[in-house]
Amino acid sequence: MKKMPVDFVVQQEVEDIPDVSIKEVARLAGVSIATVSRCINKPEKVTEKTRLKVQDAIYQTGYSPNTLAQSFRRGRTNIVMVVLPSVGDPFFSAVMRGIRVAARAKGYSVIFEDTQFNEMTDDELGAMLVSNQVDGIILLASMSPFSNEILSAKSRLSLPVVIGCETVSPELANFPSVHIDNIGAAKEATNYLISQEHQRIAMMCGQASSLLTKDREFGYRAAMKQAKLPIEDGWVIDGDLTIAGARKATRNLMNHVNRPTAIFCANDEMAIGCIHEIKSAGLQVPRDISIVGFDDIRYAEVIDPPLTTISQPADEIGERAMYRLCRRIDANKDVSSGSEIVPHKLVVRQSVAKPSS
Amino acid sequence: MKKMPVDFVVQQEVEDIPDVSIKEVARLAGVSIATVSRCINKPEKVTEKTRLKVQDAIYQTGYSPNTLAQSFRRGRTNIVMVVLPSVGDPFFSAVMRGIRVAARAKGYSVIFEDTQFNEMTDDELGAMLVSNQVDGIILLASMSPFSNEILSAKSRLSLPVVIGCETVSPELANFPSVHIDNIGAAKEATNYLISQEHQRIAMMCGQASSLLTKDREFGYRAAMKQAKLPIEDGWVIDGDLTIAGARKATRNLMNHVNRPTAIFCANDEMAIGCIHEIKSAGLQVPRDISIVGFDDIRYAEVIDPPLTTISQPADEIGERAMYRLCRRIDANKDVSSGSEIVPHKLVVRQSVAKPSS
DNA sequence: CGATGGATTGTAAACGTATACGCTGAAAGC
DNA sequence: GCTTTCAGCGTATACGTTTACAATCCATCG
Repeated sequence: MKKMPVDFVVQQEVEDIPDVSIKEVARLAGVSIATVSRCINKPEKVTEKTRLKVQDAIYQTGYSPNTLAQSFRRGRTNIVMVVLPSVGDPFFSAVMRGIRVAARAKGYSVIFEDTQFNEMTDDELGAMLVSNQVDGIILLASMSPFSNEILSAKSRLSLPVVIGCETVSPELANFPSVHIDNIGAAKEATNYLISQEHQRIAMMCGQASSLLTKDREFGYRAAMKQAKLPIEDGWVIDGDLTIAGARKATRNLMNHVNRPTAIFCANDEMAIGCIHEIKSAGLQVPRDISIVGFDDIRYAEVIDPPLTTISQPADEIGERAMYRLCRRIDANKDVSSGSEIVPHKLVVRQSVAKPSS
Repeated sequence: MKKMPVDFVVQQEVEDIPDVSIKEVARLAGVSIATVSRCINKPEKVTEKTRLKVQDAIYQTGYSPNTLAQSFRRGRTNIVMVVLPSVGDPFFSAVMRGIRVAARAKGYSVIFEDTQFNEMTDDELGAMLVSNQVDGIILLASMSPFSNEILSAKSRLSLPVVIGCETVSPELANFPSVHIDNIGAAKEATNYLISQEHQRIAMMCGQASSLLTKDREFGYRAAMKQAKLPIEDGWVIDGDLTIAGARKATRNLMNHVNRPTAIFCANDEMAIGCIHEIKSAGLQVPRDISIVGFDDIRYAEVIDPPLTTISQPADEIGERAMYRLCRRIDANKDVSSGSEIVPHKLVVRQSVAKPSS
């Protein structure tokens, strides 16, 4: 950046962005601060002439409004928070991407809080709800029954919340939410295995507390029952929703006295763990054991064998949840409660075959 | 929630969290608002007795400080922003995890902005730097040369920034940053291939603008030169850092008149794409083409074949970057600029073999 | 007992913005 | 030319907190 003769120097030096407030702009433009504020927020309320003066002054000073003061004054931060189990899970990061797209379009920033597959502690949730650091919350992570209580009690008067991906517990049934038909999808997956002549079908879930997979388990059980197939003790197993957890669970499943010929995994992450563990044990997928996943993360099709799974429109879920939240924030009224169901799809690849035995 | 006889009703009803401010608490405790504020922020400055009174009042009213007002007054939001190419990339989400851990420990929230592997626009960066919505920035994403200019000019007076993962361009050399020795690591990876008797080694990079992979390319070239191996036109190819991009690039590489026997990929995501594309073409990894990745994301070892790659301590990078940023924020001085190098490691799995031809 | 001083508390200003309200002036209607 | 009207603008206040400074209190000491 070259030094220039002083008469050529523009007022707007990049260097000095000190503490220029609306007051300085007003002074320079020879108007009141109210007018400056109006120029920025309601330009139609101000004469062309003054607007130009003010714009000029803004440019000269390099003024930009103090976001903190604005937030404070308006009682709005234009930040939303999303609570999710893990940023690392490709499914959730896809949902996040959708959220971001919508958020950006609507002028929101997004804070996130990952619970690392644990429940969010009630304190945290409570603190979140009451501190007005955010304008709304998208809940992608499971909550303890107690938080539900907090939520339904407090949020009546406080923060807008929309629930994504999760099944909601009965108390929250009338919360706005967007998700696929988890029960139906799980049934579909299970039925597909049944249609491939499997009879000994196990299911790998999340932690017992995980609402996320409760419905999927429910759908699985329903399909099995409908087909009059038994579910042996130990076939419904906790894989922790992670690769590592799944590997451990898979070992148990493979050692089961009545080894299943197929495993339905509540997410792809676990399905990948399953496959890897099975292969490590010297068996083959799908020849020896068939696998069905859930989510259709982008690794599902590059894994070996490519994974048959339930595809969820993750981006869309995120986007819709965000837009819905926006509507809630804008109209302070309780508009449109209840679930919004987005479509899922069974995508058949090569991790399922008819059982050999 | 049942109605109860009025004499049993506790003051602290969950229902009414209306607008109780510090004033209300002060009134109830019979002290001034200054004292209430002190009780919260500097309890040692206040008598045991009054502190108890105030605590009681706080409990009674269910008061919690208005974060917005605090932020406004203090000029601090306790929010940091991290700019990264993509939340979806497991490597970056691992870095994020590290950042979150440190942030949580230090009482910060984190906003993120993903550039979808594009450069952040200068406007966005500028806006970010000037709006005081965040206390500091961790840059994980590449910037255009012009943003560098903005950055070095503005940040002198404004926001603390630390750079993670990326190589920094010369102008920013004295910015605090934490990353591995990218050049060294890339050399190591390339040398490993050379030690396995490969001579025709290609490299898949990010977009030309991507600083992220510049150093890796540099290391690769250096190693090739040192071994006196030629780099044919078309061997250094843009794989976009994504699976899809890598697949396309791999097709080009396989059709190359002088087909490489090994490909060094600047990240694992691309390596996975490579492997998948090669297998789709009916060839085998590593028999026909060897692959080395970069990052050691958690899918690297479950892919088939398990991927030989450079392991980066992603969590640690995130944590350190965050702690460093905190130090910068707290001490407003320019403490400790310059790079902080964390160790990397070549982890050998099964995606490399000696070339058959 | 009065003075001194340190600890504790209260008073009041400030942070930067948005906006209700009132004032001014000009255009429009008579 | 007078009144009416209303757009355009300024004045002043409020938002909830923190904090410099002043005021008060109490204990200790001379």
